[in-house]
Amino acid sequence: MPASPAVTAALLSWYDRHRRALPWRAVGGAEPDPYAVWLSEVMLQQTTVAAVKGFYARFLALWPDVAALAAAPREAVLKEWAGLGYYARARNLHDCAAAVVERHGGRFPRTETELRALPGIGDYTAAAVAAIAFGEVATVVDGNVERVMTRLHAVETPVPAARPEIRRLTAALVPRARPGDFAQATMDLGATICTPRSPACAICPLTASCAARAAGTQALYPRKLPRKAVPRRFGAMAVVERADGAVLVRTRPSKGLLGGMTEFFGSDWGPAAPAASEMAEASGAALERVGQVEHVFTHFALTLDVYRGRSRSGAAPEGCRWVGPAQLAREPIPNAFAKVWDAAAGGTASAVVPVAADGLGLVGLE
DNA sequence: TACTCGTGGCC
DNA sequence: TGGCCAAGAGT
Repeated sequence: MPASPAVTAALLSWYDRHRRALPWRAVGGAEPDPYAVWLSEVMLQQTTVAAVKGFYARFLALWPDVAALAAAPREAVLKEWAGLGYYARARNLHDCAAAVVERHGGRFPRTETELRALPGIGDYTAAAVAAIAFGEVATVVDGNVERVMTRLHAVETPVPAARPEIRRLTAALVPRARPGDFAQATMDLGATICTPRSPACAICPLTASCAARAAGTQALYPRKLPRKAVPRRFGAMAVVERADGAVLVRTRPSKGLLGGMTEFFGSDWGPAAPAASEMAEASGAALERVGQVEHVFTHFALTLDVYRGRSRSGAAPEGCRWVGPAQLAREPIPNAFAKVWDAAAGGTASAVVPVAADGLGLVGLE
C-alpha cells in the first residue's frame, strides 16, 4: 500500500517544527525508553496531558524501571495512582510490569502482537509503544487520529462504526521510515490544531488536503451518535473517629468501580440516601450531618450526604478497620472520597485533622 | 456490540 | 450549570 507522500510529508515537516516537548519524549534523536513510553501511554488513556504530568514524574522517581515497578507492593501503586482515575489501569499496569519481568526477562517486547497480549495494553497502546519506542510500522489510532482522519476525508459514518474505515485511511499514510513520529505528529495536530472545538484550520499544515475544511464542515466530524443521559444515585458516607483519633475505613472489592481503593464507612448507593438514624446505627457512632458532596463518574452522578462523628464502642463494623493518621496517608483514596474527607474536616473548626487545599485533597493527611 | 470504568477543564 | 471532551481497555 503506497503512502500519500504529500499529507505525510506535510505532517512530519510540521511536527519537526512544532512538536510538543513532553517529559516522556526522547530529545534530540535519542533512543526512547520503552518503559517511559509505555507508562506515559497507559496514564494518557482517556486522560489529559496536564493531568498526567505530575503522576508520571512521581511514578518515574519511585520506580525508574519496569523491574522496580513489578517489585512494588500493589497498595503502593494504587496509592500513587489515587486521583488519576480509571483504577483498573493501575492494577493492569502492575500486572503488566510483572508479566514483562516474568515472560520477557524485564524487557518490553517490540512487536505489536506481543505487546497486545500484555495486561492493560489494547490496540492503541500496543501500536503506540511499538511505533514510538521501537520504530515498528504500526497504525496508531486514538481519539486525535480519529478526529484528524474523519475531517481530512469527511467520513460520514459515525464512530465507533467508522473505526475500520479510519484505520484503513490512517494505515495508508504511515511512513515506513518514521512511524512513531507520524503517530505523535497526528496526535499533536489533533491536540493543538485539529481540536474538537474551533479547530485552527488557518494554520493547519493539512488544510489544503482537508475535505471537511474545503466544505466548511470541519466542526461536524467525527460524527457521533447521541449519548444516553447519566442517571443520578444517592448515598451517605461518614468519617467516624475512635477516641484515639483513628478513622473507620474499608477496602472496596478488587474489581468494579474504584476497585481496591479505600473508602470511609458508607451506605449503598441508590435512588435515595439512607436516613441519618440508619447511618448512626450501622456505624455504631453518634453522627452529625456536616454537608453533601457531588461527584460525577463516567456513567452516573453521585450525591453523598456526609456525616462525621465518634464511635461509641470502638468496634469496627463488619469489613471495616481503624487506621491512624500515618496509615491513612498511605491509603489509596480516590478523589470522590477525598471530597467526603474535606467536607467532614471542614464541617467545624474542631476538625480532627486540618485540611489545606492543594487541588488534590487530603493534604491534612500528609 | 454495548456497557463499565474517574477526573478535571472547558464554554 | 451541565454536557462534552481527553494518547482506551476489559468484558
